[in-house]
Amino acid sequence: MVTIRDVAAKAGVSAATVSRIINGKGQATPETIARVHAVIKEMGYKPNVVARSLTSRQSNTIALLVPTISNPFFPELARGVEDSANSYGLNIFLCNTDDEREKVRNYLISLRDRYVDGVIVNSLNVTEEDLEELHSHGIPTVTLDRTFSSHKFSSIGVKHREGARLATSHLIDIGCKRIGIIRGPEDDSTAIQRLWGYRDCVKNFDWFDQSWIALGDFSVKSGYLCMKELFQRHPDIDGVYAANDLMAIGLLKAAHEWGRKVPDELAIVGFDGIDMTQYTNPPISTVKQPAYEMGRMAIEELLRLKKLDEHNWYAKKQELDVEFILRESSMR
Amino acid sequence: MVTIRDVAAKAGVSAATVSRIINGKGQATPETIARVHAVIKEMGYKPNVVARSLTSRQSNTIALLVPTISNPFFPELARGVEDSANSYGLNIFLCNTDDEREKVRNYLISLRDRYVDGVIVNSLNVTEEDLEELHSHGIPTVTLDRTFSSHKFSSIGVKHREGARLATSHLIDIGCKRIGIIRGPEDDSTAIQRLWGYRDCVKNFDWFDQSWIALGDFSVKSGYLCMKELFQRHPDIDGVYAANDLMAIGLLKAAHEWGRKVPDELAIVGFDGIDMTQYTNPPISTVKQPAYEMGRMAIEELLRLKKLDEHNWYAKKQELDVEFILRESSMR
DNA sequence: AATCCTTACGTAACCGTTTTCCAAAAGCGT
DNA sequence: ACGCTTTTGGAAAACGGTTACGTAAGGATT
Repeated sequence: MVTIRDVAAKAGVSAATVSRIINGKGQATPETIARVHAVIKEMGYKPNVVARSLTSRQSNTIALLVPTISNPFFPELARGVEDSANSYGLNIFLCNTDDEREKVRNYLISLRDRYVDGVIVNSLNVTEEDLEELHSHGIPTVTLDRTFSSHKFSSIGVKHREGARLATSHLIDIGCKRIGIIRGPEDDSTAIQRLWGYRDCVKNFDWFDQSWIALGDFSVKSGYLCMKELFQRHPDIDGVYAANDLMAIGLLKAAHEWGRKVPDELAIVGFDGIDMTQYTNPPISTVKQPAYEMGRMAIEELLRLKKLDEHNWYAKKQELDVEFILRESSMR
Repeated sequence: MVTIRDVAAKAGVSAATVSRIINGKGQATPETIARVHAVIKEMGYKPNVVARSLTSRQSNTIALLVPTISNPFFPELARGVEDSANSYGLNIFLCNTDDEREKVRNYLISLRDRYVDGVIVNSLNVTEEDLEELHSHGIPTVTLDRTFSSHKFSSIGVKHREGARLATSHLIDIGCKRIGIIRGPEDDSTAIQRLWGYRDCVKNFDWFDQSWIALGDFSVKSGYLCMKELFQRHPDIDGVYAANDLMAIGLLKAAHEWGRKVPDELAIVGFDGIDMTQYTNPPISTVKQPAYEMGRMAIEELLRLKKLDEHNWYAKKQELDVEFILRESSMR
C-alpha cells in the first residue's frame, strides 16, 4: 500500500504538504501542487479512509435506521437516501431495527463509534436522549415521520392525518355507510395520526364507536386477520381504510375469502403508495407518500446541518403533502 | 473520551498491558487482570473501533451485496445474514447494487478501503477478478447464487434447475397442454438455470419452440407485460411458469385483465417463495428458496474462512434444496 | 537598510490502538 | 547463593493520516 509519506518522498516534500494539497488547505505554489498531483496519480495513491476517520472523526458515511426493509415502503425511501447520498460521494449504512429498542441502541452506539457523519432515523424506539447524545458527539440527525417537541431536531414528515382524512372521506363520498379502520401499532405516532384522520371523518356518525377500529401491526398478515375480526363484529361493514398498503393487501384476501366483492360490497383504501398496490386484484386505492423524495430531502437537511457549526444548528421541521390515488378497490 | 492510556494510568500499568488484557494475548498476573478490568468498568472504557481498524485491518463488519432490496426475496436473505451476523457481534453493511457494474465497483473499493472482514455477494456484475482482488487483501468472500469455475471461491446456491423442473412438471401433471415461461434476464445465471429446468420438461413436446419464452427482468411490471405478450402470441396458453414470484404477481394481473380464470384456464407457478404469494388472489404456487437459511450459511462460511489462514482457504460449494409449494394458482 | 507581512512548507505532535522487542522480576534447580 | 529459564509488563514504533506551530524566503513599507 502506498502511503502519504511515500508520495511525499517521491515528490520531495513533506507529508504535511501532501495532506494540505489533497485537502486544499493552506497554500502551496502551483508547481508543487502540480508535482504532488502528478506523483499521486503516478503512484496510484489513495488516502486511507480509516486513518482519516481516526483524526477527522468523520467517515463519509451516513446511517439510515428503518424499522424493516420487508415493507416495500422503506426500500423506496432507502433508495432516495442512497441515490442522493451517492451523488455527494457519501456511503450509507442501512440499519434494520425491527423497532426493537435493543437493536436501536446497539446500532446507535456502533454508529457513533464509527464516526458516522449523520443519522437519519425512521424507526420507533429512538428517544430524545438518543438524539441528544448523537448531537453531543457532533453527529447531526434527521427524523423521518417522528417529531419531537424539542426544536433541536430536524424532521421530515408527511401529512398523515390529512392523508387519512382523504382516504376516509373518499369512502364516505362513494357512499360507504359503515367504515372500519385497520390501524397501526399503538406506539407508532404515524399510526396514531392516521387513526385521528379517520376519526375526524367518522366521529359524528351515530354508528361509529371503538369497535370499528381493529389493531394491526402494519404486516400483510395482520391486515388479513384484522379484516376477519371486523367482518365478525360488523357483517354490515362496507368500507375499510387500512393504515398501510401491506395491511390493505392482507385485507383484500380476507374480503375474498369472506365472499365480499371489492369494491361493490366492500371498498378499500390503503396508505403509503407502494408499487404492489397497482398489481393486486383489484388494484388498491391508496394515499401515496413521497418516499423517494423524503429520502432525498433527509440527506439535504443533514448536509445543511453539517455545514453549520454544531452550536448553530437550528432544526427545520418539514411536512410534505400526500396524494390520493384512486384505483378500482374503491371505485363505484 | 476515555482512552486506553487513561485506563493504563489509573490502573498503574502501561497501555500495552491494558491492550493485551483486553485482547487476551500474552500473559498477566490474575491480580493485574482483575485490576485492569475493574478500572475499565469504572471508567466506562470502550476501545475505539476506528483506531482498532487502523492497526488490525479489520472492522468487525461484513458486507452483503444484493441486486435490489425492492424484491422481497432479498430482504429475507438479508435478515438471515443480519441475524446471524449480529449473533457473532458483527455489523453488516447492506449494499444495493442494482446490478450495475459501476455501483458494484464503487462498493467493492469502498468496502476494501474500510477493511471489511468479508463480503457476501449476491449480485451480477461481480467478476472473478473482483473476488481475486478482495482475496489478495485477505478478505474472504462467499457468493450466493453465483458460482465461478475457480475452486477458490466459496458459494452457496440452490437447485434452480431442479426447482424449475418441479414447477414445470407440476403444470404438466395437472394437465396443462401449452406451457409458457417468463424467464429472467439473459445475463443472470439463475435465470438461465431456471429456463433450463423448464426446457428439460417441455423440449420434447411438438408444440414447443422459442416463442413460448418471454424475456422478463424479475420485476412485477415485466411479468405483467410479458404475460400480455404471451397471450398475444399464444391465445391457447394454459399454464405459465414465472421465473420469480414478482413476475408471477404481475402475470396474475395480466391474466385477470385478459379475462382468463386462474387456475382453471391458466395455471401459474412462481419461484422464490416470497411471503406475498400467499396473499394474492388466488395465492400463487411457488418454488421456495431457503432465503433466510442461505443468509445464515453465508455468515458461517465466511467465519470458517476467517479462522483459516488466508493461504489455506479452501472453498466450499454448497447447494441447497428447494421446496415446491402448492397453492390455488395451480390447483385443478 | 531595517522592519514587517505574507507565503510556502517542514517538524513534530497527535488521533487511539496494537505489537515487537526488551528488561526486570520471579521461579527453579543445584 | 548463583545461574538459567520463564513470566510479566514497559517503551517505543508502528498503522496512515491531520494539524498547530515555526521558520525561512521574498516582497512591501518606511
